[in-house]
Order: sequence, then structure tokens, then C-alpha cells
Amino acid sequence: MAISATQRFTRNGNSAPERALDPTDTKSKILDAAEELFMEHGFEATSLRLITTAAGVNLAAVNYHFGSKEELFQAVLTRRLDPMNQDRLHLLSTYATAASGKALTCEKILAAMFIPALKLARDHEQGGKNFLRLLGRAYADPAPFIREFLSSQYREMIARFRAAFSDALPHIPREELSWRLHFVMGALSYTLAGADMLKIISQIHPEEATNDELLLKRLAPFLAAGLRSPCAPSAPGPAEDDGHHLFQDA
Amino acid sequence: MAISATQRFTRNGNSAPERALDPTDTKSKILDAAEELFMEHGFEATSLRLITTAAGVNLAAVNYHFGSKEELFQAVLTRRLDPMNQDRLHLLSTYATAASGKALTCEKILAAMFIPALKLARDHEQGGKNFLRLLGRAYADPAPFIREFLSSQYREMIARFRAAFSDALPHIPREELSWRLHFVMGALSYTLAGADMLKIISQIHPEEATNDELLLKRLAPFLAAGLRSPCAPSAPGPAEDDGHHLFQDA
DNA sequence: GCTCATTTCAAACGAACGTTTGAATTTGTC
DNA sequence: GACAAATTCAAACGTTCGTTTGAAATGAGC
Repeated sequence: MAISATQRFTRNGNSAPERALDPTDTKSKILDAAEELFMEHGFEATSLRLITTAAGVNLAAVNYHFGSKEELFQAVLTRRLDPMNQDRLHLLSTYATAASGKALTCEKILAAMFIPALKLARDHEQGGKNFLRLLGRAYADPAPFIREFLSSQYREMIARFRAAFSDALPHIPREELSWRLHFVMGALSYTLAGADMLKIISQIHPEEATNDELLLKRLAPFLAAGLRSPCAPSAPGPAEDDGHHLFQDA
Repeated sequence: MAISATQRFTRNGNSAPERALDPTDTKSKILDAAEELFMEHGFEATSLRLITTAAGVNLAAVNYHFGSKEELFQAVLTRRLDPMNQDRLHLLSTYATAASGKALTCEKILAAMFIPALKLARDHEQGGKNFLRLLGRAYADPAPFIREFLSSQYREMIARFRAAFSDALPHIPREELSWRLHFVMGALSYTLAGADMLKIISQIHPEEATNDELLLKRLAPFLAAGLRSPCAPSAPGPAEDDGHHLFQDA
């Protein structure tokens, strides 16, 4: 642990943004194998020996090209997460200019969140579908380096989308909207991540559960309805009830 | 791996349901420490040495009392999950009889899901709050033994609640309802599990994010609105569009 | 064809892991 | 108090882990 910054990477020095995108070079082979295996077993349970064997490269190649297992994991996430979030921002801007000043609908904003994710899921030439499940699981991973990384990766995107939702739903207080955005992100990532678990629990047919397109087509209206729902009469202070009165009867 | 069933536990033979509930005995001390540490670091990253040291017991005590690390993890989950899910079923039955044959509202059904979780979160004398976060994370864990365990633990409860929702929302097709139930479970567990990550992303004040009561008071109406939302005009076959027409404009 | 930086390789490092062992200790029973 | 079962203990087991090493192979520039 705690290797000095100068000591690391003295042998690589590969500080240029990207040397090559050749999908047959060692770095790409490692990323592809790591993506699939991290998705399948999680970060801790996936050994570098498993990754390098699957990639057909030498064990030491990971530390040479990426520095450490943690940095490899971040590289796996960055490779697809960065373009996806930029797609989201671009799509949101496109919709906003098309609306010519008027506020977007919830569905439009949700579409700007979901469509780039769908595009990634369909990118079959590279295992995009695996990546979405890996990403969903990373959200729930307690490792500090993962949480900090995701937090920094998402900060800008979330801020922009919160602003969009705030325009779309002006009657929802800022604080309530933060919560609902939280719920949206939760349902989305959980849905993408847990596709094989709750499809059993929920008795959803397997061939349908893997159809991300259909999945999101059902998820977006569900979330839009929640986002638009009328606000409760605001929290009336520390009521200290026994929990059985939390839900207004109807 | 693959220890014969007869070989395991030859030294314990503790096959009675529960010998003692004394919170100071070795078994309980291990469960308490394991619950907190599994929650904090996840299953793979938590070593038995860390657990036994925190519990103040000998390293071998885990294998003596529980058989293996995996079985300890299951015991940690079972200890609270089993009573909580039985509470849920009991509460649902209570509401159902109180409604005297009429269908319950979505809010009532959600209350039957949430209130037992809240009760557990408030059980401060034992780390109930930790447990909920541990549970939420277990949902996203790819380890097969965890997924199979949770699936078996939840099967009955989910079936009962699906039936209740089906009565409450007779106009929603069975298949669509399965999806929405999936989204509900996702948002709930994600909300309970990821309390410290997305509260940063969503700019929610920390002192509020730890208030589970307020959290669920906001989540339930959000989900109820989604559950009640009108159905899309049913999937019209394999449309094979480019993804930009997935969301109906409005 | 020589040079030198980059990359690959087999091998080993020390550390930490889950588990097992067998003796010591405690506990319950007569 | 003696016997037997249950539990605790220190120590070690064999394995696997991420990482490091130094030499061998590779490739581009002159």
C-alpha cells in the first residue's frame, strides 16, 4: 500500500492520453477480459491471474500497463462510463435547444439518461451489456476507492440533470427533487445490475429480462409518474411517531 | 471446497434450532461483529481474522460454530431477515382482514413492506441500521451462494405481495406488474443500501440522509405513483427501432 | 546492424486468506 | 470430585493473492 507516486510507473511512462485503440493489443485485451470477469465475480473475487489468463497475456502486464488492480478497475469503468455520460449531456443539450427555451418533459429528460445506456447495451461488438451490469454492481460496492471514483465521475452529469428536472417540475421543492432523483438513479442502476436475480423473484421470463430495451420502456413511465406525483404536505418536524403513521391512508 | 456433509460439524453437533439468545455468548458476539464488518467492507473483503478480533473471540470459533465463512454470512442475514419478512407477511394479513375483503391500496401494501424494515432500522440496541445496508448490498453481490440464498428467502414474501398488488391494481397486466414490483424492490433496497454514496451525488444533507423514516416517507408516494401509472399500449412486437423512439413524447 | 526504449516473460516475493488440528480449558451431570 | 461433552485456544496447514524483479524479446530510429 501507499506507494510513492514517483515510484509507480517508472517503467511505463505511458502518460499520453491514449497510445492506441487497437483492440488486439495487450491493454485492450486486459480491459475486455477484466470487464467480463469483474462483472461476473465482482472486484474482490476476481484475481489478476484469472484476468490475465483469460486475456492471454502475462500476469505482470496488468501492473505494467495499469499500475495496480484498483487502477485497472477504474480504467475498465472509465473506458465506457466517460463516453456514456458525455452522450447523456450532449443529448440533454440537444433536447433543450430543440425545446427552444421551454422546459423539457420528464420523459425527455429520462430519455436523455436512458438512451446512451441503451446504446451501450447494444454495442455487441464489445461487451456493453456486461458493462452495465458491472456498473450497477459498482454502485453497491463498499470499497472507498470505487465510491469516490463513481462520485467524481457522476457529479457533473447529476448536477445538469437535476437542473433539468428542476425546470420540468417547478412545483417540486428542491430537496424533495433530490430524493426523487436519488430514487430514479437507484431504480435504474438496480434494474440494470440485478437482471438475473430479481427476474427469478419477480417471475419475469428470462428471455424478456435480458431485453434491456423493453426493460427501460417499462421503467421510464414508472419513474416519470413518480417524479410527477404531488408532494406530501412537507415534513412537519420531528414527529417521533411509532412508524405506523408514516403512510397516509387512502 | 466440497466438504462432505457428515464431516462438517462433527465437533459441534449443535443441531437444535437455537441454543441460547444470550447476546454475550460467542455465537452472538461473532454475529454482531460480522454484521457490522460485512456491511462496511463487503463479504469478500472481510476476513475472519478481522471479525474474530472485533468480536474478541478465537479465530477458529467461526468454523466451529458456523462451519464456514459462507455459512456465517447466511446466518448473519437469516437472523434479521427471517423475522422481518415474517413481520411483513403478518402486517399484510392484518391489513387484509381489516379491509374485510376489499382490495388494499398501494400505500397500504407498501407500508406492509416498509414498516418492518423501519422497525429494524430503529432497533438501535442491535445494529439494525447496519443490517439494512448490508442487505441492500447483498442484492448486488454476484456470489452465487448469496443470490441463491436471497432468492429462497424472498420467494414466499414476494409471491404474497405480488398477489396483493395484483388485487390493488387489477387493470395492470400480470407481466407489467412483475416489472413494477421489480422496480419497487430495486428502489427500496438501493435507497437503504446506498445511503452514503448518492447522498453526495444528490446533494442531500447527510443528517437527513440517515433519517430512514423521512426517507421512506418520500419513497412510498414516489413508488405508489409509479405503480398506479397507466399502462403503455402494450409492446407491439419486435419493433427494432434505433432507440430514439422508445419514449413516447409528451 | 547497432542502440536504446518499450514491452513481455518466468519466477519469486511476502503477506493474508480460510480452514484444520490437537491439546487445554470450561461446562454440565452424576 | 470424577467423568464426558462442549468449547476455546495457539499454532500451523496449504493455498492464493497482488506485486516486484531482472532478464529476454521486440520494435523503431539512425
